Amino acid sequence: MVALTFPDGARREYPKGSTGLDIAKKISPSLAKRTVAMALDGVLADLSDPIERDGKIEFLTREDPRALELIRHDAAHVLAEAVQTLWPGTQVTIGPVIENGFYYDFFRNQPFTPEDFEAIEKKMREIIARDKAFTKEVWPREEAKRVFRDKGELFKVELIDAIPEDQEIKIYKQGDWFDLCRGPHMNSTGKVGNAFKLMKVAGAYWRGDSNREMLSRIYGTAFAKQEELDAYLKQIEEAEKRDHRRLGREMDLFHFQEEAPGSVFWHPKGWTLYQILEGYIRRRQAAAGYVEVNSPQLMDSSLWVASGHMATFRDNMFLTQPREDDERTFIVKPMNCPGHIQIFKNGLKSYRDLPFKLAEFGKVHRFEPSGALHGLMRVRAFTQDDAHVFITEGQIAAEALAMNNLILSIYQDFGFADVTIKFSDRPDKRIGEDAVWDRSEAALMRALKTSGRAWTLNKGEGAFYGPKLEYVLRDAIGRDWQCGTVQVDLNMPGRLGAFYIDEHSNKVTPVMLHRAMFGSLERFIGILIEHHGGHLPLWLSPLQGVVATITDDADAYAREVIDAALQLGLRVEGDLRNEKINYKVREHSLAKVPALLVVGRKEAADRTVSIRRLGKDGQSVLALDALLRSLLEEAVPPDMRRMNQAA
RNA sequence: GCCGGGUUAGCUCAGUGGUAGAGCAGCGGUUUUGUAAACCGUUGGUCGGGAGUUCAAAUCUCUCACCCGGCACCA
Repeated sequence: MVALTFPDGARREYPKGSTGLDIAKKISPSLAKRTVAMALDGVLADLSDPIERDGKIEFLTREDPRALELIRHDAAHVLAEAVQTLWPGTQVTIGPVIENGFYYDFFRNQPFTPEDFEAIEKKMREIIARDKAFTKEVWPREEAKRVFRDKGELFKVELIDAIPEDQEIKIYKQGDWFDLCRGPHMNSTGKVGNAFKLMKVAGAYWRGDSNREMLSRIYGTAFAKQEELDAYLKQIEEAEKRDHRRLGREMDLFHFQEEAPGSVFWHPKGWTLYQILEGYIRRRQAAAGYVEVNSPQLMDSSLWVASGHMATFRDNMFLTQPREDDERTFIVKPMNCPGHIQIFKNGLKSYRDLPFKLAEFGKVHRFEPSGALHGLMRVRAFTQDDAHVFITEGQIAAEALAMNNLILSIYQDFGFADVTIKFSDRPDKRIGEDAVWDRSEAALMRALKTSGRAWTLNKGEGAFYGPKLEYVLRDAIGRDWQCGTVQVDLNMPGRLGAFYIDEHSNKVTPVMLHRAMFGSLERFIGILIEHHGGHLPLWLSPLQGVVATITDDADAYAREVIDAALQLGLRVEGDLRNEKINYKVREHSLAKVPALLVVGRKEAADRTVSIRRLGKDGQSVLALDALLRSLLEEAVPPDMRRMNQAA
């Protein structure tokens, strides 16, 4: 017998080997009917699994949040059957559940197009309506390989070969169709329901390897209820309105054009925002003891050969020769570190000079693959809020911790509380001895653990010269973007001949920490725009207010208001056009102007302003002086607000 | 870079082999206006570039560029 504990605390015994379904039936026929899967000690399992040992048992209905991944996984199987029914000869590969749905990768000479979705969805509904039971079988390894090979499913054969010897080869059948799968599944295809939708097609490499076959991937999503699917689709629609590329145009911040793929044309308002951010970082890092420098845009390739960049990233750098008959090749800098090492090397450095903290708003160029470009988020020319800190090995943990704290405090000022930290250790392609990597990884890990922040391991994803911490922010449509980074480098200073004199008059190679906080100014601006949906807080808004007139009788007063605001350092413009106030309100609201200062005959007579704030209906009338003072107060950047309070 | 989908007026988009369209914007007028689109008139296009098929190409084919969605890449 096995003793099972139920969610209500009841404990009952059943014959060993009873299946979940047996037990559910004994409890009540209606439970057996409603339940789609079970959880044993919290782990999802098939209802048909025999229960061999004591533990906690729970029956899941399809409305249970934990059943969602089963609905999606089952939907992936139904999708695969539908596709193979419609296009025999298509090979199936893998079909996992992902964050907001599922996908299935197929191998077929003719890739799918969105026009195929209607037919596929129709076939899926048929399969679901047929409501065949999902049944699990365990096949002998060689038998399984033979069956799939005979069916022409060569990718499945490869998958079976990749399953460790001590694991079973599990097959799930739904009627005549079957698939290799680790499960679990619900008890029948009918449980998938009809709240599913195919979303998009995409190419994807087999096993994520760009040297292998290109598969055709179909993405879909599924929910327990139609209302949930509708809500999800609505949410995607809303997210699209926050897209920084769209808002960038609507707010007149920047544009891109063919002649400069991956490079930004900053318009006046966009460049104002850029400068506000640069100014903010400049204040924060000065307060943290950094000094700002500037290093050359073009440097001889020999420097990049010595640093190791040439060997690793040659195809991703812009090389240039001023004239065809010139023998020197210059490289447009893809990083600032070699330049900063030159500044460190210029003049003899003592251990007393450490930590030596150099910062630069360095504009770097990287020849990113064309398919990687994505608005401001992934560009070929961008500005790093970069810094390199030269220290002794013993100072690594303390300095890395200080960087970590500075970075997190900066994200807080922008309202990003939920930041993911990744620890990336040594990659396959790297420079330097393993013993050196051991030391740098250990020191960085010490700093990370001291910070007390949650983190995840990003195995093998470190830079070629050292391990790194990556700070990841999420955009409006759920995509993650790496922003800040702290990297420990025990390799490059030595390769470029940097040294300091220690207390015993010995030449010692310094350790270098690479640090970025926004990472890329461009990317950070993109994330900020999406995070706020264009409704930037006043201190960041490039245009803080528009003074709009109701009739031209108020023009003179409006000019006075504009001038008074400008004199106080507020960023305002006037709108004295011959248009109705409704028209002006609409236009400036669409352009996300935070404050609309409306003046008509009344305001001119009373020396007041009617202010309407973005996103709010209605307005309030304030005396001009009071209004300007309140806007000015609100526009103070968070770091300066703290400084003012401290002073 | 790879797979798929795109590129038509400043913007959003219609137009499947037979004379390039709409709305908004712009411009010219009228209107002097009270918190999310006043009214009338009107300009504007090598249909992304190049080549081909055809009596005839925005439309079919090839090619290049760029954009979008993924994949791969991301110092």
